[in-house]
Amino acid sequence: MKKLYPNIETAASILKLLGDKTRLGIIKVISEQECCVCEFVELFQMTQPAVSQHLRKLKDGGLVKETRKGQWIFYSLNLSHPHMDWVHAIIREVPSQKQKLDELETQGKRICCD
Amino acid sequence: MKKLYPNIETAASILKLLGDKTRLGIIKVISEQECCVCEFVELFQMTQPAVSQHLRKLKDGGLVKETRKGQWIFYSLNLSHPHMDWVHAIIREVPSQKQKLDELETQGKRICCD
DNA sequence: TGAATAAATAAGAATATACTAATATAATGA
DNA sequence: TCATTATATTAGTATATTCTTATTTATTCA
Repeated sequence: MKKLYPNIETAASILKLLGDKTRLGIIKVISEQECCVCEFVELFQMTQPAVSQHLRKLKDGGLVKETRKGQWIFYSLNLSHPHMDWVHAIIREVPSQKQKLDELETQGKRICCD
Repeated sequence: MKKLYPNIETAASILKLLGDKTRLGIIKVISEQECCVCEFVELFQMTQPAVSQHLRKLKDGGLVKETRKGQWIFYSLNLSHPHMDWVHAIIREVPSQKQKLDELETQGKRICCD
């Protein structure tokens, strides 16, 4: 299986998307567990439109995908992105955000659709 | 030897520096061969001040260091940067820019101080 | 020393980015 | 159906970014 490398413009555009602490946080979080918008709002203490706008950038860049579950929209990594292996290699070294998700859970603020 | 991981803010700030095609190009190029400013000007077809300003950002972020050799200032990766391993892992997947350096060489536009 | 070359810096302008506030859309459930 | 909740979108604003042009600083060499 041939591995696809990003050209330099594509690589820069992906790094630009990741080069914002909110978006990097979102990507790291959903690499560990899919989440919905209101969870990001809690997690990053930002307004809902601000979060939504970051998510749209990530979606426009093809890094994330969304799945509606009832009234919530869950975001997850788009594993079909041609350079997702590279993205994974990058975020692997970024500290886990699981602890923050656990805190949400403790506060009863996690959304569960099972 | 303990490996140092960037916290998420630091990681985002490094990715932001890399998330520009000129700066990513500079970093990739000097990961293969140190270069001076006038070579970047040729390589990226940009004005000298524009290149200089990108280099300053990279230097302020600690990613590159400079060495004066006569009238030229050569830039190279700052191998002492605490997260240089991570940076290397990122740029490893970015296509080599050696060919472009070779073209410069052919045009007699490479600077050599040996 | 003075001309030429290399690079940095500063000031200003155009554009991009990341917010806020207000509003629209979509789904749920009484 | 209507109130509620979740999310997206829009318009506007403040700030950041990336250039350009002009100038300054540093080095070389005749």
